[in-house]
Amino acid sequence: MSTKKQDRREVLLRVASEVFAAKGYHEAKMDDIAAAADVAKGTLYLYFQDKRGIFTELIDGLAAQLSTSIIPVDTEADVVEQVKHNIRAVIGVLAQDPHVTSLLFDQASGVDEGFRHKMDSFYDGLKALLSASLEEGQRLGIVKEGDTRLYASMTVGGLREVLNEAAGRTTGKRTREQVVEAIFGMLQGGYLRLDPERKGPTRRVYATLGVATKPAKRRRATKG
Amino acid sequence: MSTKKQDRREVLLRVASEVFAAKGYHEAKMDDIAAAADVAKGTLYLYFQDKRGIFTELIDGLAAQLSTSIIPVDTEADVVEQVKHNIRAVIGVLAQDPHVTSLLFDQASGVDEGFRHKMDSFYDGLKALLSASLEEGQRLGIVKEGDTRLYASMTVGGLREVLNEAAGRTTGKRTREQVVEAIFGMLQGGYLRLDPERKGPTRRVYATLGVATKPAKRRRATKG
DNA sequence: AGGGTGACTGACCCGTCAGTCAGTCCGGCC
DNA sequence: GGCCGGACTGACTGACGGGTCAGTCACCCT
Repeated sequence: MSTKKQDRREVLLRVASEVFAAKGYHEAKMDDIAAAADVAKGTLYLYFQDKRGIFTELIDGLAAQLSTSIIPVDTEADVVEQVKHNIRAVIGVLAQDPHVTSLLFDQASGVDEGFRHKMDSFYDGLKALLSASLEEGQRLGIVKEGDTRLYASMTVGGLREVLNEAAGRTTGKRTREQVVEAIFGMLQGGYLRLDPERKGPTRRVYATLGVATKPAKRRRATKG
Repeated sequence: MSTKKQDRREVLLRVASEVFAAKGYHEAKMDDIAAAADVAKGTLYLYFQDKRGIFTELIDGLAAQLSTSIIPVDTEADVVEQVKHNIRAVIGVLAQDPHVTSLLFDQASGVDEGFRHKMDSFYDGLKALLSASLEEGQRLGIVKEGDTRLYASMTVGGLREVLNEAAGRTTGKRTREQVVEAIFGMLQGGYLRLDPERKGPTRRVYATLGVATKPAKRRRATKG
Protein backbone atom coordinates (compact mmCIF):
# COMPACT_ATOMS: atom_id res chain seq x y z
CA MET A 1 0.00 0.00 0.00
CA SER A 2 1.92 2.79 1.44
CA THR A 3 5.04 1.05 0.22
CA LYS A 4 3.73 0.92 -3.28
CA LYS A 5 2.88 4.57 -3.19
CA GLN A 6 6.28 5.29 -1.75
CA ASP A 7 7.97 3.35 -4.52
CA ARG A 8 6.05 5.17 -7.14
CA ARG A 9 6.96 8.43 -5.54
CA GLU A 10 10.59 7.55 -5.72
CA VAL A 11 10.35 6.59 -9.35
CA LEU A 12 8.71 9.91 -10.11
CA LEU A 13 11.40 11.72 -8.17
CA ARG A 14 14.12 9.96 -10.08
CA VAL A 15 12.53 10.70 -13.41
CA ALA A 16 12.03 14.31 -12.42
CA SER A 17 15.66 14.63 -11.45
CA GLU A 18 16.66 13.39 -14.86
CA VAL A 19 14.45 15.84 -16.64
CA PHE A 20 15.59 18.68 -14.43
CA ALA A 21 19.20 17.78 -14.97
CA ALA A 22 18.77 17.47 -18.71
CA LYS A 23 16.87 20.69 -19.26
CA GLY A 24 17.38 22.87 -16.25
CA TYR A 25 14.70 23.91 -13.83
CA HIS A 26 12.80 26.35 -16.00
CA GLU A 27 13.04 24.46 -19.22
CA ALA A 28 11.79 21.33 -17.57
CA LYS A 29 8.02 21.59 -17.84
CA MET A 30 5.68 19.61 -15.72
CA ASP A 31 4.39 18.13 -18.95
CA ASP A 32 7.89 16.95 -19.74
CA ILE A 33 8.27 15.26 -16.42
CA ALA A 34 4.87 13.65 -16.73
CA ALA A 35 5.69 12.44 -20.22
CA ALA A 36 9.06 11.08 -19.13
CA ALA A 37 7.42 9.24 -16.26
CA ASP A 38 4.63 8.14 -18.53
CA VAL A 39 1.88 9.46 -16.29
CA ALA A 40 -0.58 12.29 -16.65
CA LYS A 41 0.36 15.67 -15.36
CA GLY A 42 -2.31 15.51 -12.71
CA THR A 43 -0.72 12.43 -11.23
CA LEU A 44 2.35 14.39 -10.33
CA TYR A 45 0.19 16.53 -8.12
CA LEU A 46 -0.99 13.48 -6.26
CA TYR A 47 2.57 12.94 -5.10
CA PHE A 48 3.99 16.41 -4.83
CA GLN A 49 2.78 19.82 -3.81
CA ASP A 50 4.09 21.60 -6.84
CA LYS A 51 7.01 21.87 -9.19
CA ARG A 52 9.16 23.70 -6.75
CA GLY A 53 8.37 21.06 -4.18
CA ILE A 54 9.80 18.32 -6.35
CA PHE A 55 12.96 20.24 -6.93
CA THR A 56 13.30 21.19 -3.31
CA GLU A 57 12.93 17.62 -2.21
CA LEU A 58 15.69 16.51 -4.52
CA ILE A 59 18.10 19.15 -3.35
CA ASP A 60 17.26 18.79 0.31
CA GLY A 61 17.77 15.08 0.19
CA LEU A 62 21.22 15.46 -1.22
CA ALA A 63 22.12 18.23 1.17
CA ALA A 64 21.02 16.14 4.10
CA GLN A 65 23.08 13.19 2.92
CA LEU A 66 26.08 15.39 2.47
CA SER A 67 25.73 16.86 5.88
CA THR A 68 25.96 13.48 7.52
CA SER A 69 28.64 11.98 5.35
CA ILE A 70 31.59 13.65 7.00
CA ILE A 71 33.29 12.38 10.10
CA PRO A 72 35.07 14.49 12.70
CA VAL A 73 38.83 14.22 12.41
CA ASP A 74 40.62 12.78 15.37
CA THR A 75 44.19 14.04 15.45
CA GLU A 76 45.39 11.10 17.49
CA ALA A 77 44.60 8.71 14.73
CA ASP A 78 45.73 8.75 11.12
CA VAL A 79 44.79 12.22 10.00
CA VAL A 80 45.73 11.71 6.38
CA GLU A 81 43.47 8.74 6.09
CA GLN A 82 40.62 10.50 7.81
CA VAL A 83 40.84 13.50 5.55
CA LYS A 84 40.88 11.16 2.59
CA HIS A 85 37.94 9.38 4.05
CA ASN A 86 35.98 12.59 4.13
CA ILE A 87 36.87 13.46 0.59
CA ARG A 88 35.85 9.97 -0.39
CA ALA A 89 32.58 10.24 1.49
CA VAL A 90 31.60 13.47 -0.21
CA ILE A 91 32.48 12.09 -3.58
CA GLY A 92 30.54 8.95 -2.81
CA VAL A 93 27.38 10.78 -1.94
CA LEU A 94 27.57 13.01 -4.96
CA ALA A 95 28.56 10.30 -7.38
CA GLN A 96 25.70 8.10 -6.42
CA ASP A 97 23.20 10.50 -7.86
CA PRO A 98 24.81 12.52 -10.61
CA HIS A 99 21.56 14.06 -11.81
CA VAL A 100 20.73 15.59 -8.50
CA THR A 101 24.31 16.63 -8.01
CA SER A 102 24.25 18.66 -11.14
CA LEU A 103 21.05 20.28 -9.98
CA LEU A 104 22.60 21.23 -6.70
CA PHE A 105 25.56 22.67 -8.46
CA ASP A 106 24.23 24.62 -11.30
CA GLN A 107 20.52 24.87 -11.34
CA ALA A 108 19.64 25.66 -7.79
CA SER A 109 20.23 29.36 -8.03
CA GLY A 110 17.90 29.73 -10.98
CA VAL A 111 14.71 28.75 -9.24
CA ASP A 112 13.58 31.86 -7.47
CA GLU A 113 14.76 34.39 -4.99
CA GLY A 114 13.79 32.44 -1.91
CA PHE A 115 15.47 29.34 -3.15
CA ARG A 116 18.55 31.29 -3.92
CA HIS A 117 18.88 32.45 -0.36
CA LYS A 118 18.45 28.93 0.79
CA MET A 119 21.24 27.74 -1.45
CA ASP A 120 23.42 30.61 -0.39
CA SER A 121 23.05 29.67 3.21
CA PHE A 122 23.77 26.07 2.39
CA TYR A 123 27.06 27.00 0.80
CA ASP A 124 27.83 29.55 3.44
CA GLY A 125 27.24 26.96 6.11
CA LEU A 126 29.48 24.53 4.33
CA LYS A 127 32.26 27.03 4.00
CA ALA A 128 31.89 28.36 7.51
CA LEU A 129 32.21 24.86 8.82
CA LEU A 130 35.20 23.99 6.75
CA SER A 131 36.76 27.28 7.63
CA ALA A 132 36.28 26.61 11.34
CA SER A 133 37.83 23.19 10.91
CA LEU A 134 40.79 24.70 9.16
CA GLU A 135 41.27 27.20 11.95
CA GLU A 136 41.29 24.38 14.39
CA GLY A 137 43.80 22.73 12.13
CA GLN A 138 45.98 25.80 12.21
CA ARG A 139 45.99 25.71 15.98
CA LEU A 140 47.08 22.11 15.77
CA GLY A 141 49.72 22.98 13.28
CA ILE A 142 48.44 20.82 10.47
CA VAL A 143 47.07 23.63 8.36
CA LYS A 144 49.14 26.37 6.88
CA GLU A 145 48.65 29.86 8.25
CA GLY A 146 46.47 32.15 6.19
CA ASP A 147 42.92 33.09 5.39
CA THR A 148 40.96 29.97 6.23
CA ARG A 149 37.80 31.40 4.83
CA LEU A 150 39.49 31.74 1.51
CA TYR A 151 40.96 28.25 1.70
CA ALA A 152 37.49 26.98 2.42
CA SER A 153 36.03 28.76 -0.56
CA MET A 154 38.67 27.45 -2.89
CA THR A 155 38.21 23.96 -1.61
CA VAL A 156 34.45 23.96 -1.88
CA GLY A 157 34.59 25.58 -5.29
CA GLY A 158 37.21 23.18 -6.53
CA LEU A 159 35.33 20.17 -5.30
CA ARG A 160 32.16 21.46 -6.78
CA GLU A 161 33.73 21.85 -10.16
CA VAL A 162 35.40 18.48 -10.17
CA LEU A 163 32.37 16.62 -8.95
CA ASN A 164 30.00 18.42 -11.20
CA GLU A 165 32.22 17.57 -14.09
CA ALA A 166 32.33 13.98 -13.02
CA ALA A 167 28.55 14.03 -12.79
CA GLY A 168 28.30 15.29 -16.35
CA ARG A 169 30.40 12.63 -18.02
CA THR A 170 28.44 9.46 -18.42
CA THR A 171 31.46 7.25 -17.99
CA GLY A 172 34.00 8.63 -15.56
CA LYS A 173 37.47 8.17 -16.91
CA ARG A 174 39.08 8.42 -13.55
CA THR A 175 38.47 6.01 -10.74
CA ARG A 176 37.09 7.44 -7.59
CA GLU A 177 40.30 6.75 -5.76
CA GLN A 178 42.29 8.68 -8.31
CA VAL A 179 40.11 11.66 -7.72
CA VAL A 180 40.51 11.33 -3.98
CA GLU A 181 44.27 11.15 -4.31
CA ALA A 182 44.45 14.07 -6.67
CA ILE A 183 42.30 16.29 -4.50
CA PHE A 184 44.20 15.32 -1.44
CA GLY A 185 47.45 15.98 -3.22
CA MET A 186 46.28 19.38 -4.21
CA LEU A 187 45.28 20.30 -0.68
CA GLN A 188 48.47 18.87 0.64
CA GLY A 189 50.95 20.34 -1.75
CA GLY A 190 49.36 22.34 -4.53
CA TYR A 191 50.67 21.62 -7.96
CA LEU A 192 53.10 24.33 -8.81
CA ARG A 193 56.75 23.53 -8.38
CA LEU A 194 58.33 26.88 -8.88
CA ASP A 195 61.82 26.81 -7.58
CA PRO A 196 62.58 30.54 -7.48
CA GLU A 197 66.06 30.18 -8.97
CA ARG A 198 64.97 27.85 -11.66
CA LYS A 199 65.61 28.71 -15.28
CA GLY A 200 63.96 26.58 -17.87
CA PRO A 201 66.33 25.08 -20.43
CA THR A 202 64.13 26.11 -23.30
CA ARG A 203 61.94 29.08 -23.79
CA ARG A 204 58.34 27.95 -23.88
CA VAL A 205 55.11 29.75 -23.43
CA TYR A 206 51.71 28.80 -22.19
CA ALA A 207 48.92 29.06 -24.66
CA THR A 208 46.90 32.22 -24.52
CA LEU A 209 43.44 32.09 -23.15
CA GLY A 210 41.25 32.30 -26.23
CA VAL A 211 37.77 31.16 -25.55
CA ALA A 212 35.26 31.08 -28.36
CA THR A 213 32.38 33.42 -27.74
CA LYS A 214 29.74 32.66 -30.29
CA PRO A 215 26.98 35.20 -30.79
CA ALA A 216 23.72 34.31 -29.14
CA LYS A 217 21.70 31.82 -31.06
CA ARG A 218 18.52 33.48 -32.26
CA ARG A 219 15.61 31.21 -31.98
CA ARG A 220 12.48 33.25 -32.31
CA ALA A 221 9.80 31.54 -34.29
CA THR A 222 8.92 33.89 -37.05
CA LYS A 223 5.27 34.46 -37.36
CA GLY A 224 4.80 33.44 -40.98
CA MET B 1 24.00 61.19 -32.02
CA SER B 2 25.21 57.72 -32.34
CA THR B 3 27.34 58.41 -29.30
CA LYS B 4 24.35 59.51 -27.34
CA LYS B 5 22.49 56.41 -28.32
CA GLN B 6 25.52 54.35 -27.44
CA ASP B 7 25.75 55.97 -24.04
CA ARG B 8 22.16 55.30 -23.33
CA ARG B 9 22.60 51.73 -24.38
CA GLU B 10 25.39 51.34 -21.94
CA VAL B 11 23.37 52.81 -19.13
CA LEU B 12 20.57 50.41 -19.90
CA LEU B 13 23.00 47.52 -19.96
CA ARG B 14 24.41 48.47 -16.61
CA VAL B 15 20.99 48.82 -15.06
CA ALA B 16 19.95 45.50 -16.53
CA SER B 17 23.00 43.80 -15.10
CA GLU B 18 22.09 45.07 -11.67
CA VAL B 19 18.54 43.85 -11.92
CA PHE B 20 19.67 40.49 -13.27
CA ALA B 21 22.23 40.13 -10.52
CA ALA B 22 19.76 41.11 -7.83
CA LYS B 23 16.93 38.87 -8.92
CA GLY B 24 18.33 36.25 -11.20
CA TYR B 25 17.54 35.88 -14.86
CA HIS B 26 14.02 34.55 -14.64
CA GLU B 27 12.88 36.66 -11.76
CA ALA B 28 14.11 39.79 -13.46
CA LYS B 29 11.19 40.92 -15.58
CA MET B 30 11.54 43.29 -18.47
CA ASP B 31 9.21 45.57 -16.56
CA ASP B 32 11.62 45.55 -13.65
CA ILE B 33 14.52 46.51 -15.84
CA ALA B 34 12.50 49.23 -17.51
CA ALA B 35 11.40 50.58 -14.13
CA ALA B 36 14.93 50.50 -12.77
CA ALA B 37 16.17 52.37 -15.81
CA ASP B 38 13.22 54.71 -15.64
CA VAL B 39 12.13 54.10 -19.20
CA ALA B 40 9.14 52.38 -20.73
CA LYS B 41 9.40 48.74 -21.56
CA GLY B 42 9.14 49.47 -25.23
CA THR B 43 12.28 51.54 -25.06
CA LEU B 44 14.30 48.53 -24.12
CA TYR B 45 13.32 46.98 -27.41
CA LEU B 46 14.71 49.97 -29.25
CA TYR B 47 18.12 49.06 -27.92
CA PHE B 48 18.07 45.30 -27.66
CA GLN B 49 16.63 42.39 -29.55
CA ASP B 50 15.08 40.71 -26.57
CA LYS B 51 15.64 39.77 -22.98
CA ARG B 52 17.99 37.01 -23.79
CA GLY B 53 19.93 39.38 -25.99
CA ILE B 54 20.61 41.71 -23.10
CA PHE B 55 21.81 38.91 -20.93
CA THR B 56 23.92 37.41 -23.66
CA GLU B 57 25.60 40.69 -24.32
CA LEU B 58 26.55 41.07 -20.70
CA ILE B 59 28.01 37.62 -20.43
CA ASP B 60 29.77 37.74 -23.75
CA GLY B 61 31.40 41.02 -22.91
CA LEU B 62 32.83 39.64 -19.74
CA ALA B 63 33.92 36.41 -21.37
CA ALA B 64 35.69 38.33 -24.09
CA GLN B 65 37.49 40.48 -21.56
CA LEU B 66 38.53 37.45 -19.62
CA SER B 67 39.82 35.75 -22.67
CA THR B 68 42.22 38.57 -23.40
CA SER B 69 43.32 39.30 -19.89
CA ILE B 70 45.81 36.47 -19.58
CA ILE B 71 49.35 36.64 -20.80
CA PRO B 72 51.42 33.73 -22.02
CA VAL B 73 54.00 32.66 -19.47
CA ASP B 74 57.60 33.00 -20.50
CA THR B 75 59.71 30.54 -18.56
CA GLU B 76 62.87 32.52 -19.06
CA ALA B 77 61.51 35.41 -17.04
CA ASP B 78 60.11 35.42 -13.55
CA VAL B 79 57.49 32.69 -13.67
CA VAL B 80 56.12 33.31 -10.20
CA GLU B 81 55.43 36.90 -10.98
CA GLN B 82 53.82 36.06 -14.28
CA VAL B 83 51.54 33.50 -12.77
CA LYS B 84 50.58 36.02 -10.14
CA HIS B 85 50.06 38.55 -12.85
CA ASN B 86 47.57 36.27 -14.52
CA ILE B 87 45.71 35.62 -11.32
CA ARG B 88 45.66 39.33 -10.72
CA ALA B 89 44.40 40.03 -14.23
CA VAL B 90 41.52 37.62 -13.93
CA ILE B 91 40.56 39.03 -10.58
CA GLY B 92 40.83 42.52 -11.98
CA VAL B 93 38.46 41.85 -14.82
CA LEU B 94 35.94 40.14 -12.62
CA ALA B 95 36.14 42.62 -9.79
CA GLN B 96 35.52 45.55 -12.04
CA ASP B 97 32.00 44.43 -12.74
CA PRO B 98 30.73 42.37 -9.85
CA HIS B 99 27.16 42.29 -11.09
CA VAL B 100 28.03 40.70 -14.36
CA THR B 101 30.48 38.40 -12.65
CA SER B 102 27.80 36.97 -10.48
CA LEU B 103 25.65 36.46 -13.55
CA LEU B 104 28.41 34.57 -15.27
CA PHE B 105 28.92 32.41 -12.25
CA ASP B 106 25.52 31.48 -11.10
CA GLN B 107 22.82 32.59 -13.40
CA ALA B 108 24.09 31.71 -16.79
CA SER B 109 23.10 28.07 -16.68
CA GLY B 110 19.51 28.90 -15.81
CA VAL B 111 18.63 30.76 -18.97
CA ASP B 112 17.80 28.04 -21.42
CA GLU B 113 19.20 24.93 -22.94
CA GLY B 114 21.13 26.65 -25.68
CA PHE B 115 22.67 29.09 -23.32
CA ARG B 116 23.67 26.30 -21.08
CA HIS B 117 25.64 24.60 -23.77
CA LYS B 118 27.29 27.85 -24.53
CA MET B 119 28.37 28.26 -20.94
CA ASP B 120 29.50 24.68 -20.80
CA SER B 121 31.75 25.21 -23.73
CA PHE B 122 33.05 28.39 -22.22
CA TYR B 123 34.10 26.57 -19.09
CA ASP B 124 35.33 23.60 -21.02
CA GLY B 125 37.45 25.86 -23.14
CA LEU B 126 38.83 27.52 -20.08
CA LYS B 127 39.70 24.25 -18.46
CA ALA B 128 41.09 22.71 -21.60
CA LEU B 129 43.37 25.66 -21.99
CA LEU B 130 44.54 25.66 -18.44
CA SER B 131 45.01 21.95 -18.61
CA ALA B 132 47.16 22.27 -21.72
CA SER B 133 49.21 24.92 -20.00
CA LEU B 134 49.70 22.68 -17.02
CA GLU B 135 50.84 19.85 -19.23
CA GLU B 136 53.34 22.13 -20.77
CA GLY B 137 54.34 23.07 -17.26
CA GLN B 138 54.85 19.44 -16.40
CA ARG B 139 57.17 19.03 -19.33
CA LEU B 140 59.09 22.01 -18.06
CA GLY B 141 59.14 20.58 -14.59
CA ILE B 142 57.30 23.38 -12.91
CA VAL B 143 54.04 21.54 -12.44
CA LYS B 144 53.63 18.43 -10.37
CA GLU B 145 52.87 15.21 -12.20
CA GLY B 146 49.27 14.13 -12.19
CA ASP B 147 45.93 14.65 -13.83
CA THR B 148 46.18 18.14 -15.29
CA ARG B 149 42.58 18.11 -16.29
CA LEU B 150 41.63 17.63 -12.71
CA TYR B 151 44.02 20.31 -11.53
CA ALA B 152 42.48 22.64 -14.03
CA SER B 153 38.99 21.91 -12.82
CA MET B 154 39.90 22.47 -9.23
CA THR B 155 41.60 25.70 -10.07
CA VAL B 156 38.80 27.08 -12.16
CA GLY B 157 36.23 25.99 -9.61
CA GLY B 158 38.17 27.42 -6.75
CA LEU B 159 38.67 30.72 -8.49
CA ARG B 160 35.07 30.85 -9.43
CA GLU B 161 33.96 30.36 -5.88
CA VAL B 162 36.33 32.89 -4.42
CA LEU B 163 35.61 35.52 -6.99
CA ASN B 164 31.91 35.00 -6.92
CA GLU B 165 32.03 35.35 -3.20
CA ALA B 166 34.03 38.51 -3.52
CA ALA B 167 31.47 39.79 -6.01
CA GLY B 168 28.69 39.16 -3.56
CA ARG B 169 30.07 41.07 -0.62
CA THR B 170 29.59 44.76 -1.15
CA THR B 171 32.78 45.65 0.65
CA GLY B 172 35.54 43.15 0.16
CA LYS B 173 37.30 42.48 3.41
CA ARG B 174 40.44 41.30 1.72
CA THR B 175 42.58 43.36 -0.54
CA ARG B 176 43.03 42.12 -4.02
CA GLU B 177 46.66 41.38 -3.38
CA GLN B 178 45.80 39.22 -0.42
CA VAL B 179 43.56 37.17 -2.61
CA VAL B 180 46.26 36.85 -5.24
CA GLU B 181 48.78 35.71 -2.66
CA ALA B 182 46.41 33.25 -1.07
CA ILE B 183 45.45 31.69 -4.36
CA PHE B 184 49.01 31.50 -5.48
CA GLY B 185 49.98 29.99 -2.16
CA MET B 186 47.36 27.37 -2.55
CA LEU B 187 48.46 26.42 -6.05
CA GLN B 188 52.05 26.45 -4.95
CA GLY B 189 51.80 24.48 -1.74
CA GLY B 190 48.28 23.55 -0.78
CA TYR B 191 47.36 24.18 2.78
CA LEU B 192 47.60 20.91 4.58
CA ARG B 193 50.74 20.27 6.57
CA LEU B 194 50.37 16.68 7.50
CA ASP B 195 53.63 15.32 8.66
CA PRO B 196 52.90 11.58 8.53
CA GLU B 197 54.57 10.83 11.86
CA ARG B 198 53.02 13.70 13.65
CA LYS B 199 51.00 13.07 16.79
CA GLY B 200 49.04 15.97 18.13
CA PRO B 201 49.75 16.77 21.76
CA THR B 202 46.10 16.99 22.55
CA ARG B 203 43.18 15.11 21.20
CA ARG B 204 41.02 17.47 19.22
CA VAL B 205 38.35 16.98 16.67
CA TYR B 206 37.07 18.94 13.77
CA ALA B 207 33.49 19.97 13.97
CA THR B 208 31.10 17.69 12.21
CA LEU B 209 29.57 18.86 9.03
CA GLY B 210 26.10 19.76 10.15
CA VAL B 211 24.48 21.99 7.64
CA ALA B 212 21.02 23.18 8.42
CA THR B 213 18.57 21.74 5.97
CA LYS B 214 15.35 23.50 6.62
CA PRO B 215 12.27 21.91 5.17
CA ALA B 216 11.14 23.51 1.97
CA LYS B 217 9.24 26.64 2.61
CA ARG B 218 5.67 25.98 1.60
CA ARG B 219 4.13 28.94 0.01
CA ARG B 220 0.94 27.62 -1.35
CA ALA B 221 -2.20 29.46 -0.50
CA THR B 222 -4.35 26.85 1.13
CA LYS B 223 -7.70 26.57 -0.42
CA GLY B 224 -9.92 26.62 2.66
C1' DA C 1 -23.65 -8.02 -9.30
C1' DG C 2 -23.08 -3.72 -7.70
C1' DG C 3 -21.29 -0.22 -5.36
C1' DG C 4 -17.56 1.84 -2.91
C1' DT C 5 -12.73 3.54 -3.13
C1' DG C 6 -8.89 5.63 -4.66
C1' DA C 7 -5.54 6.07 -8.35
C1' DC C 8 -5.22 8.25 -12.46
C1' DT C 9 -6.35 11.27 -16.44
C1' DG C 10 -6.10 15.35 -19.46
C1' DA C 11 -8.90 19.22 -21.08
C1' DC C 12 -9.35 23.38 -19.21
C1' DC C 13 -8.52 27.57 -16.53
C1' DC C 14 -6.17 31.60 -15.65
C1' DG C 15 -2.23 34.36 -14.21
C1' DT C 16 1.96 35.96 -16.08
C1' DC C 17 5.05 38.29 -18.98
C1' DA C 18 7.91 38.89 -23.36
C1' DG C 19 7.23 41.33 -27.05
C1' DT C 20 4.30 44.75 -30.14
C1' DC C 21 2.64 48.91 -32.12
C1' DA C 22 -0.46 52.85 -32.53
C1' DG C 23 0.03 56.93 -30.69
C1' DT C 24 2.49 61.06 -28.33
C1' DC C 25 6.17 64.18 -27.80
C1' DC C 26 9.84 67.11 -29.21
C1' DG C 27 13.54 69.27 -31.70
C1' DG C 28 14.99 70.80 -36.00
C1' DC C 29 14.17 72.64 -40.51
C1' DC C 30 11.82 75.08 -44.27
C1' DG D 1 3.53 78.08 -38.27
C1' DG D 2 3.60 73.63 -40.15
C1' DC D 3 5.78 69.49 -41.24
C1' DC D 4 8.96 65.68 -40.64
C1' DG D 5 11.30 61.96 -38.32
C1' DG D 6 13.07 59.74 -34.63
C1' DA D 7 12.80 58.74 -29.66
C1' DC D 8 9.84 57.18 -26.51
C1' DT D 9 5.57 55.33 -24.28
C1' DG D 10 2.53 51.93 -22.12
C1' DA D 11 -1.78 49.52 -22.92
C1' DC D 12 -2.43 45.51 -25.16
C1' DT D 13 -1.92 40.66 -26.99
C1' DG D 14 -1.06 35.97 -27.28
C1' DA D 15 1.52 32.13 -25.88
C1' DC D 16 2.83 29.55 -22.44
C1' DG D 17 2.68 26.58 -18.64
C1' DG D 18 1.57 25.60 -13.63
C1' DG D 19 -2.09 23.94 -11.32
C1' DT D 20 -7.16 22.03 -11.02
C1' DC D 21 -10.93 18.91 -10.92
C1' DA D 22 -14.82 16.45 -12.96
C1' DG D 23 -14.80 12.31 -14.89
C1' DT D 24 -13.03 7.40 -15.93
C1' DC D 25 -11.20 3.11 -14.72
C1' DA D 26 -9.56 -0.92 -12.14
C1' DC D 27 -9.97 -3.37 -8.25
C1' DC D 28 -11.85 -5.18 -4.03
C1' DC D 29 -15.37 -6.41 -0.74
C1' DT D 30 -19.77 -7.87 0.44
